Amino acid sequence: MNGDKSVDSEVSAIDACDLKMVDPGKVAAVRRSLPGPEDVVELADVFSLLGEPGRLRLLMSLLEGGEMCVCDLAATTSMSESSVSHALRLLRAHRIVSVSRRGRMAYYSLDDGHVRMLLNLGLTHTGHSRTTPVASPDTAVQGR
Amino acid sequence: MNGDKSVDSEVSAIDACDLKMVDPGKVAAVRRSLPGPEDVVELADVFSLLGEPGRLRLLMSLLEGGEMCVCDLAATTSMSESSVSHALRLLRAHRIVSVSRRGRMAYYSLDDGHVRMLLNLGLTHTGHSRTTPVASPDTAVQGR
DNA sequence: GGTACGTCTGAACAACCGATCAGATATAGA
DNA sequence: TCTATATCTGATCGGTTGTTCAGACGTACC
Repeated sequence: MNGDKSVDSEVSAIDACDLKMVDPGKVAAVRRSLPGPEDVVELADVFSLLGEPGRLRLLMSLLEGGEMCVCDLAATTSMSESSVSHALRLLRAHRIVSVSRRGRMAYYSLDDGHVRMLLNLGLTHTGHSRTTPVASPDTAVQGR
Repeated sequence: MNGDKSVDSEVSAIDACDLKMVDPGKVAAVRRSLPGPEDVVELADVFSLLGEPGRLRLLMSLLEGGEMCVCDLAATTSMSESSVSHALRLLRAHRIVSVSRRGRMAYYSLDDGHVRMLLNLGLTHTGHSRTTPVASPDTAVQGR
């Protein structure tokens, strides 16, 4: 809409449209401090992945159970096995969970330390400060 | 937390449909450890709110800038003022940001310590480990 | 080989969500 | 008062996303 250009290119060339600023200096400083667009999108992707109740229950189950197969995850989270499989594929694509196949079973587990921390932090937010996992010490593996 | 078990029967009430489980005991245990549905949804809402690039840039700007008005936030994040206003309304509804109006300006700032921690944790995830805010003396933990 | 089982996949549909536009509200200043 | 500014709001639209259904794949066991 605004066709003017001719900006003091220092700050940026992308948002020349926005001329109304109260504190240009602060805007420039904060702007410089933000991560690049790709990084922001990538981080938003992670948060977004944790932002759906089904996937979140799935991940919290893995945080608690350590390593679980698809059918047990479905039973635990009250989701259909198909939904679980679709969700796990997404999470796997983003390296948030990893799979280990044994026979015809597929065992999933958390595969990202940062996500684990985000989940724990989130749980403390809801008052659920659980510290001891059901099956494994903390990283999960193990078998029973 | 309670020591005994003896309850294998009431696990099923809701999901009697899912009969295929490999490890019913673990399923029941993990299931018990999960937060209630409302808590899960509430937590998912928070993650979801952080899961959109625009809102995330907005929040990271506030994390960095401390307190900013709508027009400066729009300039900083390269969003339209309308989009910023809509986004801030959502964030305000969830008590993630708070507003303080002075004259015809509206100054927003982060209003949730947990979210602040999630943002910082997320930034370290992208390699951006920034610690000192641009303008505000107090930022890390505090209420206002 | 053939069957049963666990998991994975693609397509289709409905619900949700963010961006935009146009206009409303509210305050400051003349 | 009237005007300009800063922010907020409702409605609409196009793209995204989760769920379901149906079937495919691969493995274990007879």
